[in-house]
Amino acid sequence: MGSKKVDRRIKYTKMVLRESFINLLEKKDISQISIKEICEDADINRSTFYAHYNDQYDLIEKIQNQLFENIEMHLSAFTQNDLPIVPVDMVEQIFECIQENARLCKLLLSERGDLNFQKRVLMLVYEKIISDLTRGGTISKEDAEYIYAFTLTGCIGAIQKWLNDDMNKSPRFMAETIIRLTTLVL
Amino acid sequence: MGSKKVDRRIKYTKMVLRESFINLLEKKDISQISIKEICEDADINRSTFYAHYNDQYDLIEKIQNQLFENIEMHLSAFTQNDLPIVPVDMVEQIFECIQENARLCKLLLSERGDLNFQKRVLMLVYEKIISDLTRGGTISKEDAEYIYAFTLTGCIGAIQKWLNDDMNKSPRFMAETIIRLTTLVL
DNA sequence: GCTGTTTAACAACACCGTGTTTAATAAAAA
DNA sequence: TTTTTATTAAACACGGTGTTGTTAAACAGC
Repeated sequence: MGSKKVDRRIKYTKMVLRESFINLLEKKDISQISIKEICEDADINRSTFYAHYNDQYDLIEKIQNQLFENIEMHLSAFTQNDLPIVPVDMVEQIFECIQENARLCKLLLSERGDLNFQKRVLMLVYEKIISDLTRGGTISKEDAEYIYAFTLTGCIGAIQKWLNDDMNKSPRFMAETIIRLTTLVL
Repeated sequence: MGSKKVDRRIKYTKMVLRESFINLLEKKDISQISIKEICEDADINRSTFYAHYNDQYDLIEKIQNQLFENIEMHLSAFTQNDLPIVPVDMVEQIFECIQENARLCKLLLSERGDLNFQKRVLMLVYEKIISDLTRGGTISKEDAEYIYAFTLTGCIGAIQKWLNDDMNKSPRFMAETIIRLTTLVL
């Protein structure tokens, strides 16, 4: 099952490269991090880096892939027992996965984060939560702060969609929609 | 009023640099765009670029500043007549401003977009809409698509906040909060 | 409009990171 | 042990970077 045929040297190289890269990402933007810098920090030859990755962006993508594979594994193990899937539990699972990879997730989602990662998280959330929640129901209590976070980025999502649709709705319609959704939540 | 003391050469230089840069941004990611490339496209000496900007990221920030100043001007002109501010109208104004700068906004908010810009739009939306909407009320009709866009990015906002708060709430609480907000809107 | 002064744009320069290739070495796998 | 293969060091051409002093154009005063 587990492909244990991976050379130990490769394991080590990838490990230290990822570690050094993540350390650097906590200090500065990815665009300011040179491959030379990563290799020096990891004490790995630059040629070896190129044997595994094309550049920093390829490396960060591989790291993201690994993270998502990890999360998918957790979730599939959760849904494998044929019990009825309780949405709340499923979401809880996702948050637990995020918590387990807190350092990396925080890095990829924060200010200097990665828009590509945001999109992938968005897709994950969509697949695992939203699509299974086609039922209505009143949600009860909350911390006001989280509703704000929810509402704020929700507005941005609507604006993005509006632009992607080449603004085939009027500003008026959009304004009303945004106001509606906002007040609905608050 | 207008500071017309700006050298015509500077005006031209900045204009063509911004134009070339935006053209390139429509083709590839900012990280793949070299300063040399921008200058060749604009037919401007590289040294001249450095006289005005530090790098590509400085340039995009200046472009964003200009955009936001533009939007702020529109909005202040809108609120200057001491009529009561109708939130819907205000939001409509914002969307009209976005529409006027559609090309640039779409660029900065799309896949290859800028997280920094997202944050600034978020702040603008917060200041102009959310903070003025501390009243409740049922919002009526809608296009389902926009609610989805709103909900999806809203979840991401909650996750980001959760990570920024060092996850001082339990995964369970977060799961319940997300579910609550989601079903509330749907 | 013509002047001298200011300053923006320019060309040339040294520097550094990149990506690739070579042969040599060391370590893992069979 | 033998075979296979990953890592390494060194060298390479290439291209983008950021700064230098020089040239040319816009500005202010008359």
